[in-house]
Amino acid sequence: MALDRSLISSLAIFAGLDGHDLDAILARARSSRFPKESEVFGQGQDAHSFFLLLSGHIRVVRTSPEGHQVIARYINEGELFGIAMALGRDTYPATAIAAVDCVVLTWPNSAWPEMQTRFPAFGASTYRTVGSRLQETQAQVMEMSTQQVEQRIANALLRIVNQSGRKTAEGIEIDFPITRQDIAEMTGTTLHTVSRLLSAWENEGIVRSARQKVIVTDPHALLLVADNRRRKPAP
Amino acid sequence: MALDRSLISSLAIFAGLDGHDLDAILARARSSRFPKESEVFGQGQDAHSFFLLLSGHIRVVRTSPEGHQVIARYINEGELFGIAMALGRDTYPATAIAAVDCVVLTWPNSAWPEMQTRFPAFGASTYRTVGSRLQETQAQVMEMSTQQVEQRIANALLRIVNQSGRKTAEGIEIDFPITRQDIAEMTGTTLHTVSRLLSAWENEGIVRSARQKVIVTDPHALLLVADNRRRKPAP
DNA sequence: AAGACTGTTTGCCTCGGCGCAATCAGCCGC
DNA sequence: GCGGCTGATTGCGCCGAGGCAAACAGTCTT
Repeated sequence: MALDRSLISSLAIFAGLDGHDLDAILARARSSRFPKESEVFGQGQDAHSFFLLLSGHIRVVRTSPEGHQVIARYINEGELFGIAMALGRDTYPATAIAAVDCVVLTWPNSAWPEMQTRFPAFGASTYRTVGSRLQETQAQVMEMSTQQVEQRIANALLRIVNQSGRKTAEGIEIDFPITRQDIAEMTGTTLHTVSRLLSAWENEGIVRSARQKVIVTDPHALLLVADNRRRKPAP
Repeated sequence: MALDRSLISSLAIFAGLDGHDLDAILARARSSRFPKESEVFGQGQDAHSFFLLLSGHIRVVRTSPEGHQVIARYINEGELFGIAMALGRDTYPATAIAAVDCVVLTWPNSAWPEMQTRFPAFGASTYRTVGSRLQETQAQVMEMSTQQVEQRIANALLRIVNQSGRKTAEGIEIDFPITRQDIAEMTGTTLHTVSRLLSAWENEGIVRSARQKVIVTDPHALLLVADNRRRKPAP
């Protein structure tokens, strides 16, 4: 079954390609659905394909030899992921899990070299993707080296909310389910500490949270926390 | 003055290019010397050029708004650096400082697109460079999230020694000057903690160290420390 | 050779954040 | 509607590692 070019025509990755190019690209792709919490690919598996997230949210998790988990990033709609080829790897360096029901386009790795050479705009765009992820990751190292846990968590929340926030009556809500444990794994801390901080912030009126849900009600105040520029309320 | 192609002919980055190509590449380059502790480029400056380290060692440092410094990486001989173009940036995201006297090739950014398109092997190689730095940086995040300071410092030392070690009678020596403060800035800790650990390791016979100098005398033992697989000696 | 400077060591104290454990609260399946 | 499960909260104790401070030791300058 052919895929319609309207699926991808508006994505930044494919900017500058005409309808004919888009059809050629889609001809090699397969569209599939991944239910919530299912695995798109696993760390260490042979990297046979690369992916584009059409809808939903994907969690990218790395597991250490000792079994510790770290969330490397969340993938948003329209982003490429599992591009092991771009990193010169033949296995996936992390596991990708659907945070909600997802729709994903899949290309076999054999399509990669052709797409790179035949569509320079696509090549440049994947280049930029890897480059910006490097920058984000370096910024994260910086954060972990110099900031305290409270600021790191505030920054992480702000980043998620900016990328995947949804406006509601109460504030900006993260539009996929996220647990305290998840936030802990993004910031290199424990779910206990995250829980304590979210509770404290809830008392201050900065966030509202519930099971697997976080709403930032006062983004400005959260920015102050992130910059360590507010006086702490009495305990 | 023309540069001889022998300067770069043996580098992996330019593998697969013939003598004529190398000459064309060198025609646009300028060679210059940077004395120890001098700055090749500074964080935030307009990225007008990119660089290749011919000899010496370069420290890449990021400074936070609050003034905290973090060492992102050390550049070894034969590596590209300051490739802001590859990250889609127009300013340098970090400062590069010569750790020892260095010889550096410099190209204006205007040469970048041409080199990318005219020498596909060069393009692929820069791609790999960015990709592998992303992987290293992600591994570092993982480390900082899951490991204790002692293991992180052991890992950092092992990495430096593998990349820039020089065999001596006593063991493997880091072949550029490195302070406790530097090691602290690589691992997100303080010079005090680094100093204490190095002293402890020296007592155990794992390392020998002096001012701005570290020699790993027992790499295997250091590996055990890195994996947290040794019983701690009595204090 | 004297002095200044930079880098290193070490003791002491403090405290942020982790580990543990018990309890609670939604949500799901039956 | 009733368990059972997963996720969230919170109190308590502890300890790894940072902050501070003082003393010390190479190295470079003049």
